[in-house]
Amino acid sequence: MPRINIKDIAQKAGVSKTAVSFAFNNPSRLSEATVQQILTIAEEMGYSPDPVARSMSTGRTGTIGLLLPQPLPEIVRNPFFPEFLEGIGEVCAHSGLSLMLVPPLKGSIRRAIINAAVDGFLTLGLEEFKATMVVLRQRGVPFVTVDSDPIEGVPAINVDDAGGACQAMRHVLSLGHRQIAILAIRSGKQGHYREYVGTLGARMHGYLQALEEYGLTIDRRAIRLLECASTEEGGMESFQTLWKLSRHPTAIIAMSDIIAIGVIKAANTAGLHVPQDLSVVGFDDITMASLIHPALTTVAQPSREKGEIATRLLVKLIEANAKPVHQMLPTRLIERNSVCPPRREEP
Amino acid sequence: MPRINIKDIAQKAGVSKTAVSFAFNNPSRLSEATVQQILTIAEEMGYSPDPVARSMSTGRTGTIGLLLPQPLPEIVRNPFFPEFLEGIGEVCAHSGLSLMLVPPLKGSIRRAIINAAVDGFLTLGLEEFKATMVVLRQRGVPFVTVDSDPIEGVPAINVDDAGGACQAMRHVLSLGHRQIAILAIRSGKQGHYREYVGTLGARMHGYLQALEEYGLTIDRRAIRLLECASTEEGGMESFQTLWKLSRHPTAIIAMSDIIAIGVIKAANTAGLHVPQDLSVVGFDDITMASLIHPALTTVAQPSREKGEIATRLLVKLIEANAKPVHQMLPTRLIERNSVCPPRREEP
DNA sequence: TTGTACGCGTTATCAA
DNA sequence: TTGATAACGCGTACAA
Repeated sequence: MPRINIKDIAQKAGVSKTAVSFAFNNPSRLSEATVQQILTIAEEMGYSPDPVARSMSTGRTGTIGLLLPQPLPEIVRNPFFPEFLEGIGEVCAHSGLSLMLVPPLKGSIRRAIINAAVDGFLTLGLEEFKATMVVLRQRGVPFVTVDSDPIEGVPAINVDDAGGACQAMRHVLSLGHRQIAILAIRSGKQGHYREYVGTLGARMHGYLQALEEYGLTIDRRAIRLLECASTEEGGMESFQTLWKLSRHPTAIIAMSDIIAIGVIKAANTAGLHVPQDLSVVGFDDITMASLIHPALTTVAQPSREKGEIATRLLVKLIEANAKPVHQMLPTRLIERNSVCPPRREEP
Repeated sequence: MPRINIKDIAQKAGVSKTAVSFAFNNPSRLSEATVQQILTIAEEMGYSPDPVARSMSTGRTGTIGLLLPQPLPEIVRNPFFPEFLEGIGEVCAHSGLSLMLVPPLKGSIRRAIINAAVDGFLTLGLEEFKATMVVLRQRGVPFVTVDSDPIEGVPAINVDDAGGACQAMRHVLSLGHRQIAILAIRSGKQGHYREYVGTLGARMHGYLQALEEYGLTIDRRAIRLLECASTEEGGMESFQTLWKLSRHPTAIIAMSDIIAIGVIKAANTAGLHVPQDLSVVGFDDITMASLIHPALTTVAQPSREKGEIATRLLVKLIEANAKPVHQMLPTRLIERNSVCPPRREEP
C-alpha cells in the first residue's frame, strides 16, 4: 500500500494541500480550528511528511556529510575519530543538523560524493585530493577540508603537524639520542618519504627539520625510517623488525600514538624497560596515551576543536557564503614518562 | 545562478532527459557515441545529478539512520560507541549504504525522526521508547531497536545484560564480599531501582538476582546503591561519597567501565590498593579496561557484533520484508586484576 | 530513443 | 485574514 501523503490528508480534511502544509509549517496562516482539524486527521491517518520531498522543495537536507577516505570500520577504529566527531557534533547539535558519514561507495569516493544528499561536506584526510576536489566542485555544495594539504581558494582546517613533529624530534635529540627510528604510517610510497603528502608529509617534514638542526638526516643506519600500519600490531611488528637488527635504536618516534603503544607493548614483552632501555614518542595524544604504563610522551592535537571549527566554517559557507579561509591549529608536546636520555654508549 | 540540471544537458546535447539519465545509469541502452557525447557535455558543464531528486524518483536514499537518544557529543564520548559503529560500518560498506547519525533535533527525537531522509532506522538505547515507536511507525520506514526493552512485533537486538550483571555480582559474592556498593548509571529515577528500564533495568535485575541467591538485597547499609553519571568523574565522586561513610564497602560494582575506572583512579589517589583494599568490577569491557592498572575485571559485551547484526537485520527489512525477530547476544565475565577476596574483617 | 506522467511537499500568486 | 490554484524542483519509469 502506498504511503499516506499530503494529498490524502487534504482530501480527507476537505482542504487544499497548501492548508495541510501550512498546518505543519506555518500554522499562523490558518485559523485555529482548521489547523486543529488538519492535525487531528493527519494524526489519525498516520501521516508524516516525506523528508525527501521536503528537501526537494526547500533545497535543504538539514544534513552535512563527513567524507571519509576509508570504509567506516577502519575509520572508527582510529582512536581520535570520536573526539573529532565530538567537535562536529557540538556544532551540529547547535545548528539543528544531522551528520552523514560518507565512506567510499563501492570503493569510489566519487560515487559517494555524487550520491550523498547533504548540504555540504567536511573532508577528512583525503589523499588523492585533487581528483576528489573536482568532483566536489561539480557536486555544487560547499566543503571544508580537514587534514589535507591546503589549496588556495579551498577552505581548509589543519593542525600544525610539522611543528608538533619537530618538537617531538627535538625533544628526543636534545636528550642525546642519536640512534633513532621513525615509524611512519604506511603510505603506499614504500618509504620514499619525500613524496609523502598531507598529514604524513607534514609530520615527516617536522621530523626532518629537527634532524637537520642537529646536522642529521635519515641515513638508514643511525636514523632509520620504517613504515607500518597505524595499529597496535603495526607498532609491535616494527619493534620486532628493529630488534632483529644488529644496532638497536635508543628512541622510537611514531607518527601515531597507537603505533607507539604497540611498540611499548612489544618492548615490555621483550623484557625491555621503557624509557630506560628505549624511549618512545607518539603523536595525537589519544586517551589511551595517558593510561598506558609508562604514560606516553606525545604530541597533542586539538581534535575536538578541529571538528568544531571546521563544522562552524562549513555551516557559515552553507548559510552565508563566507570567505574560504585557511586555519591552522596549534599542536604541543606533552611530556610524560616514555622518554629519558639514552644509556651511556656501551664500549 | 541555478544549478545545472539534466534538462540543460539534454538541450545542449540535443537529446532528451531520458537519454541523459541513461548515459549515467544504463549506458547499454544507448549507442556508444551518444553516451560519450552526453558524458562529455555533462563533464564540461559540470553536471552532477541531484541526489535528492534521484531519491524522490527511486524511493530510496541509500542511507540508514542511527537514532540517538542524546546529542552527538555525549554519545561519541561513550567509549563503546566506536565499536558499535564499526559493526554498523561493516554492513554498510558491504551494502553500499551511508550512515546518518540522527540525534534529537532541537531536543525532540520526534522531529529528528520526521526530518531524516533515510530508508530505515537503528535505534540505540532509547528510553521513552513507546512514544518514539509511535513516531517511527508513522514515519513508515523499517527500524530495529538496540538496547531497548524488547516489544512484541518490533525487531530488537539486545545483549544479555542481566546475565552478565548476575555473573559479575556472583563473582564478587563468591569471593566473600558482603559490603558492596553498586554504582548505577544515573537514571533520573533517584535510586528507585525497581523502576529502571532498558539496559539499566536489565543490569540491575542481574545484580539483584545474584544477591538474592546469597540471601541478600539492597539494604542501604551492607549493600548500597548509588547513582552517578557514566563518566570518570562520576566514578570518582561516588568513591569519595562512599569513603566518607563510616563503613566502607570492600567491593564496588559499576554499571559501566568508565565509572569503574573513575573509582580506581580515585582509590589510587586516596592511597588505596586495588584490589587488596577494594575490589572493583565494571561493565562493557572497553579498550581502556585492559590498559588501566590494575586491569579491570568486567563484563564484556559484543558491541561490534551488536551493530553488525542489527544492521544486517535492518537491511533485510528494508529490502525484503524479513520477519521482525528478537535476538539476544551473550555477555561474559572477564576476570582481570581488579578483584580479590576481601581482607579479613577487622575486629 | 523520446515524450510524458509521476513522486510529494513548498511557496508565490491569486481569490474570496 | 483565510484559503485555493498552480508552478516548481529533478530524475526515473513506461508507453510509444
